[in-house]
Amino acid sequence: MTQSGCNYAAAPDSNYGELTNFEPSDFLKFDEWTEEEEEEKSFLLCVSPNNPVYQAHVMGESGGATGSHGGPSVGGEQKVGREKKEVKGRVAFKTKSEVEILDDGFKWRKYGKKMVKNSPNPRNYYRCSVEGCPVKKRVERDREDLTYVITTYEGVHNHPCSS
DNA sequence: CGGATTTGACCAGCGC
DNA sequence: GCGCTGGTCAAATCCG
Repeated sequence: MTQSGCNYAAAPDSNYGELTNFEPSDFLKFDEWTEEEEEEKSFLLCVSPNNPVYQAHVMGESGGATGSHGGPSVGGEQKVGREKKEVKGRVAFKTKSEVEILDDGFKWRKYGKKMVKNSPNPRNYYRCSVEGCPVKKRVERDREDLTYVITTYEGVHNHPCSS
């Protein structure tokens, strides 16, 4: 597949310990998420022996967002309530990482930074730097555990991995 | 010098 | 209608 090797939150080097590429089969459904109290959402928890710290939060029918999480049947229940603004291909990862810039195989250009209400940490906004690619991502630190970074991808890449 | 980042301003949506 | 909040724009600045 085109996205192979372009896993979200995949880490290229030792910055993130042994975090490396992972497969859809590394995820199990996980439904605890303390950040979003008002909504019931589905999560994927990476259970790979190598990557015990990944959590992925699927907020839409993100068909091609990652091209990787097609396995588990998630993303169904949260459609109710937010349907009007539901964005296809939105996936959030909660990643244990020292740094916020996770090399996922795509090239990103920062276009904004904002302090958000429920977090002491700023949220950063990135856009895929490939012309015509509509994918955006938001990156912010976990409010309660600064060792985690929450990365939200929105959209589907219309090009192969740029790295 | 060109591309990426920074940062304040601006805008739209939502709740009161 | 107004204020708050999140998201984006764009000019200035930085860096390779």
